[in-house]
Amino acid sequence: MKQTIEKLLNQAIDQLIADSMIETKPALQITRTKDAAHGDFTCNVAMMLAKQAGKSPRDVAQIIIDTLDTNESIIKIEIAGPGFINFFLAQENTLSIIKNILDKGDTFGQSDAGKKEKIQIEFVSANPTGPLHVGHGRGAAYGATLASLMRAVGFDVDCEYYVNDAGRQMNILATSIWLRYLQENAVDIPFPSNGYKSEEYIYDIARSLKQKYKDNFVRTAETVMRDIPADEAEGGDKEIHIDALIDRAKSLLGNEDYQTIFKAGLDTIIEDIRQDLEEFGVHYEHWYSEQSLADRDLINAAVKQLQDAGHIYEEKGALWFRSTDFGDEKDRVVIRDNGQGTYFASDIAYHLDKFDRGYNRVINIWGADHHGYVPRVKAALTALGKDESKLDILLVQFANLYRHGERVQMSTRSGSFVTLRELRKEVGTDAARFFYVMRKCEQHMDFDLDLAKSQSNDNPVYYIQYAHARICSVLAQLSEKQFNHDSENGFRHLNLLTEKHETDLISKLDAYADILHKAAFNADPHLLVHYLRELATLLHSYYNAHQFIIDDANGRDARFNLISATKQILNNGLTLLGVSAPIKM
RNA sequence: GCGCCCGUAGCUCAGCUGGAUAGAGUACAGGCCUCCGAAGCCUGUGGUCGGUGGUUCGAAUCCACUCGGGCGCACCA
Repeated sequence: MKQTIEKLLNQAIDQLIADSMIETKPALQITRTKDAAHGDFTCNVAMMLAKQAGKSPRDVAQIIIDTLDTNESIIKIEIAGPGFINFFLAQENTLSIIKNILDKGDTFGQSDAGKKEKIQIEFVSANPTGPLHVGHGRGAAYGATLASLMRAVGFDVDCEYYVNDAGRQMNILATSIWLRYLQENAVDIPFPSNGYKSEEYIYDIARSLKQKYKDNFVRTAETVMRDIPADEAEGGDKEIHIDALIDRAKSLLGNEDYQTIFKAGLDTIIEDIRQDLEEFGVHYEHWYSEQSLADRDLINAAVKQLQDAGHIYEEKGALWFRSTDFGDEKDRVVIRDNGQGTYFASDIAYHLDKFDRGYNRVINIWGADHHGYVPRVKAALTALGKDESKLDILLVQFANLYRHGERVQMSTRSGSFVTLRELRKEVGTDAARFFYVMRKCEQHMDFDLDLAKSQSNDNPVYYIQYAHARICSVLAQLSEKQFNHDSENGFRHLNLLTEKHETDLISKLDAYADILHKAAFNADPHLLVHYLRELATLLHSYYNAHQFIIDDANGRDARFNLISATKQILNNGLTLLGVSAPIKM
């Protein structure tokens, strides 16, 4: 319908140009009206043309209307306000949406606008050093929802988790596990202040190692601690202390045993994260190992490629990438003076590989604290001859946690954090998924745990689910009262749906596909959330104002078609958000 | 100091590729169940859209400056 209006307007404006009243044609903006009193669609073109036409906007609007061809679907055209041209459509036009929804069912709203373009979305990618906490939950919910939305509009989406299984943190983890293992084997040994100290899962992993490998990895406290620099608690440096312990663990255990412990930690935690996310309705096509980049020599290859292109120089024993040539604020080290690659070097190789794997577009969802990292990754891709505009880095702001009115500090290392699993258990997966995508991603979010837990019934998710359950309930009542729902008869009598509540609901249903499209293309799941809330509101109001189970079969069937269509849209929308659409609650 | 994000109703937030009287939830005040689920509905109170200047027929929306708040500026990951 929008296309029809656009076509008509274009013809009219071409005519005005032919009449040399105006010279240039502006981009037409035809939008759905917010207020039904303004008709169904509106266009502001008259105001845009007023100046070059040398007439008032309303006069221009009148000329355009006079020039417009007639169309049987348009029953009225009005000039309103400063010069809006409002289009009123024939009722049959909007009523057709009901049949359309019921015919298409679960697939209603879907489109092929994405043209099967191959997209990768990488998100969460938290270090595998512990369970996910609530901060990761926002990225998880946002990424998974975005993937659903994009698939619904026809993109071919893969979700990926980048597993940071290389680097110092992982060594600290492995060493922490080993030390707890020693303690489990009655070795009296101090625990580093900088290690994974109070985490329960470290003990669990240590205990299962003991069960499986008995005392194979036991060394005396003396051997372990000999000549180790003092920890912070004894006036030393905690970083030097723990690095020395890592080296000691490697040398005393030998590579194979050290790797056994390392792997035990990594695998246990990754499996825990994977399961946690699955339960949260977040599924990945790929779990991509950082270590595998080194194993396949891709990091060196990437650095070499940069080097060959002349973007690398040596200084103070390290290799630097001249990222300032590509807009970064300073150059970055890729190979340290000790010969080891930096995390950034891995990331260059990783992103290069994403493109080499054939994705047309790559989306990274990062925590906002990584925003300073964006220019250097884009710089590297440009330097490597890739089109950096095909990499979208979406920054998700933090969800600040509040408990008893106070900010909860979240740190894996300090051991005081709320896990995603705990949150799911307390507020439920539906509410958690919904809550996280209610706000647009660049909005800072305050997450009051007490409110989420104690008043979870106030969560808007229940309001929407209730609308769905309510319709299901009415449908059930219908058969209990020995009525049938004859939808064909309903379609024949949709013109009985003339109440304000009904026309409002119908035009809201009509807007669903547009909202879905916009939410997917703008990466704004919250648009869908707000839409569903508005739809639920209209349904609840309608329910309170009118009876659905009425004696007049024609009106009854028509109303049941309408609420069935509403139920379908509620279901489709909630499903995309990863939230259930319950029949009963 | 430099950079990114955010300042809209008491609180939590929509609206931001410029459009018609700035919206919702919550809180507060009142009303609605012999009738399909009251986890609901209806009515009302509540705003210098942080501030100043600019662009425009038109600015919460764009631009500049400015004041608040958050985050980041490693040979850590």
